[in-house]
Amino acid sequence: MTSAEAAYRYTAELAADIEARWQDRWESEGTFHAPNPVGDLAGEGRGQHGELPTEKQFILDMFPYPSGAGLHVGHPLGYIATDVVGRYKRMLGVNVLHALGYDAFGLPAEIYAVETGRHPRETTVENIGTMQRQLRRLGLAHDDRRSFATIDPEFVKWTQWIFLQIFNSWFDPEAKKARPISQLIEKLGTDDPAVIDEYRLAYIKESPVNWCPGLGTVLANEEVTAEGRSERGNFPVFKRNLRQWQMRITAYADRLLDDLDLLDWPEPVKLMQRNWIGRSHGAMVTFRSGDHPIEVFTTRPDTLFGATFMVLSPEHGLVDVLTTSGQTDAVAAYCAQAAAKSDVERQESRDKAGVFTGSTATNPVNGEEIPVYVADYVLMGYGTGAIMAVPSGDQRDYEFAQEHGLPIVPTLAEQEGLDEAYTGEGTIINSANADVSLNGLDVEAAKERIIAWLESKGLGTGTTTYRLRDWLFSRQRYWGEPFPIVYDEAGHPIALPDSMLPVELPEVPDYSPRTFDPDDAQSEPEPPLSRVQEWVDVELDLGDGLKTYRRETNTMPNWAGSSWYEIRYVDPHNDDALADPINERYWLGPRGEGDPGGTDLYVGGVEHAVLHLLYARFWHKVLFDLDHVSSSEPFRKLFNQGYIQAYAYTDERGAYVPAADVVEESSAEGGGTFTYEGKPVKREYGKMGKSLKNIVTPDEMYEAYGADTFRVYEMSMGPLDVSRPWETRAVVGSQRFLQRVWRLVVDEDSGVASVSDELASDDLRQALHRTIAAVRTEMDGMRFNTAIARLIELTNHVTKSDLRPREVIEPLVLMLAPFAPHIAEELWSRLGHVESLAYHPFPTADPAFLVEESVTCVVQVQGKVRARLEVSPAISEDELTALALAEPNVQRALDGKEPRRVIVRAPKLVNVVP
RNA sequence: GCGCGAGUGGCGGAAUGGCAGACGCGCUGGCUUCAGGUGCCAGUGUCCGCAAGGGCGUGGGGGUUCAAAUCCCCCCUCGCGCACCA
Repeated sequence: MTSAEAAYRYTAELAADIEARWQDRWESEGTFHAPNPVGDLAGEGRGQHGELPTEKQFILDMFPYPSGAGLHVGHPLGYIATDVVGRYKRMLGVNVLHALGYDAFGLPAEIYAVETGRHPRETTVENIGTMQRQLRRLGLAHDDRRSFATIDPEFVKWTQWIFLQIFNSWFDPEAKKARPISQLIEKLGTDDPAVIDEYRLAYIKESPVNWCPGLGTVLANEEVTAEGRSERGNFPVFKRNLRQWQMRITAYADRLLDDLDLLDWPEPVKLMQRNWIGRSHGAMVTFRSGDHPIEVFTTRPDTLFGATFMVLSPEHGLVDVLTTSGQTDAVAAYCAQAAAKSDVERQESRDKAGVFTGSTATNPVNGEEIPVYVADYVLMGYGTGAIMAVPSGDQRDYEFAQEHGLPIVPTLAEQEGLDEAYTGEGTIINSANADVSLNGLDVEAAKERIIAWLESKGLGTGTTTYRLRDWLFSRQRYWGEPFPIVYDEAGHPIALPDSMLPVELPEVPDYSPRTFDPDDAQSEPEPPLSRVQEWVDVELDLGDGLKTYRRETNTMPNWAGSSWYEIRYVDPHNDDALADPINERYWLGPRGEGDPGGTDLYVGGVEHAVLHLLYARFWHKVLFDLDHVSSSEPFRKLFNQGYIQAYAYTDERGAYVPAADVVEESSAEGGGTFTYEGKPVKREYGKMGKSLKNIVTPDEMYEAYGADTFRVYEMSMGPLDVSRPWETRAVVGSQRFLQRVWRLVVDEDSGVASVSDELASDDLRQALHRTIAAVRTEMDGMRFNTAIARLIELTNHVTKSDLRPREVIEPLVLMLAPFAPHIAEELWSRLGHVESLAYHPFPTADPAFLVEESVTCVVQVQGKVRARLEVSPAISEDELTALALAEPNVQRALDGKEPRRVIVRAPKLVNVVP
């Protein structure tokens, strides 16, 4: 800075000073403390005058995972957006709950710890500290009393408590809800664990699971990519039969699916959950091959008369039984070949290979003997692993029939003469036996009739299948919540009493997982905790004297904490319950008929569509069934923010060069070329990342512009739900805007703040009130980019007017506050206000100033604009028509012709049709 | 392959049937400054024209309408999701 620079210009240095002062003041005054109805946070709010506002908003961010990598400018986008919403709502008189916790258990933290040779607790706590410092600098209006980390013992206690609630529940199919296991014991009249354990919502079972030797742990289906690899680390995953903990999420499939209709969520996310749950209605039908029943599932029982062969998956249990002696070698060879293929290879080769077993089966509807094949296009993991093949109504079956020369029988009139399968609507043909006829019916009616017939004959039942599988819940890792479970000498799992919670992780010399050659499918999982013998073996009195028990050595997946954390914000220090029911009902409870309750806003990326968002809904529903929460859904409204993307540059060797040092050589007509150290480089577009050398950090932005400018820039870049490129050089526009606002109030040379108390001009007043009305609309729709544009327009308007009326400046400052809270508070205080503006009412548009004295009327000829008229808003249609036709430009365009028609939309538009 | 979403100046974007390009970046010119720029002012879709004014213009083609970036049909491109789900 030199002497030529005004001493009180709004520079990065001045912004930093203002921002630090206001952040300290908000913290010391507890400005953003939200009062609870009851408990330790009751009545602690500011500006609430002892009474809770009736309106409340629980605003939630997907809480961060404190990795060691540090933040880049993309991370705060969602946090800024929710902060803007929260600050705006607060100014509307709403009690706003907004806080941020940390999701701190899990693989990445553990991997980082192993890499740095330090204990995960140590590195995690350190990373949380770093992240808190970086985020504090943003000036987020969080209630910091409500912050927590999922690794806090007080939080772990309740995570484990919820696990026990789930463990001690069963799903009552009649009530379609979870009930305490004690009610099952009553109902069944036995407490035999061998019987009872089969019903638990959390249970141990030997089943085919995803074993990832490279990570040394098993994984949930949701954590395995379509390529059959681990989402974390991209290691191969193998199906292995292992004894693991599972959660009976499938019991909730219908409610998880149906209740999506109650949620204000983006349609793509709902669709992804629907697809993941994958409900299909149809029928289970029994075919017979000699003495052997073959169960198949079909969504099209109406096509049963067109079933001309059957196909078993190579893994199907009946393959060996049905293979006749002559076919043994061929079938064995085919199955061996199929087994050697990975899931990916199977998907890639979509040919319709397969072999005949030598056996036939009887089609139950017409008694025909049809051949049974083995082919790997039938998957063991869906339905029963066996299908009835209807080539006329299924493209895969059609291709198989062509390949193997099998008959094709149409069951719909529309299928006749086609050389491919037809799956649409139509009229049934060829479908009758002595007992029942479907002919002439449409597809839906035929389904109903044939299911009724099958059921009456005991040949099948109408049924529903799901793609969703139970949730694999145990991990062979150290850095997770221990299970509050011990085993007795018989090996039965026993829940620890609530009084023994939390079960804390033992301090161990070696917390690293036992990992293996990523391709070693035969390796065995080995939980790190199993190595701590003195922790595993434990003497306890669980009601029948002191006995020795063995602790569960698996830990919970990192999804555990995030499956219920939203509840904890409402009552974070409660030691007697997850949350006091009164606090829970106030913040999360339903608002009436058809409202499931939940947070009022949940902002985060779309990547958790079927992971976290499904698990959290499941846990919440169990807690709802057991009367621990009044809301049946955790997140009433979901908003997916877009991502901030960036350009990266590679030199001629393909190596990344620092993006910040790349120079654009702009050619005359855009599409410039890019050089680094004088040499041309290639540009690509994508994520920010260390290895791409294109990271821009919030700290750099604070340093160069200040937090308010950074906030305004991120909110003005474009719509929140769309991804867009970061452009550091454009940030200056937001700074210029704030500087102009600053100058409206503060003299840059003297530092003196002054505004005029004289009344504003009508022109300015109209501009102000139109801006207020527009900004409110845009804010309500979370269209922050256009809200900011309106504020800039008003600022430029006032700047040009040479007037500085308080009447206009103060509302402008208030409207700016959600976006740039520090500069707004500073100006507000310099305008003579003592109180923070955080709870000052948001400006209201006066309708009197929204009425315009004149409006611009567009005059079109044949839809093309030929003239503009300044007219009174109350002008009559006739008068307007006359004025429009009198316009010389209109006359010229008409070229002497009489108008055939004149469309008038007074007072805005006249369209003359020649 | 199926499903969903998007395509507008040199760039980010605005307008959801009624003035295309609000607002910002960049660029051009000017002011201030010894100088520099993170300051200020003005201009900036494109073509023709001295101007007045006019032609063209929202991925391409067709349609509906007095009027289409916006609604409908076909096609192209990009992004996302699912992917032999019976």
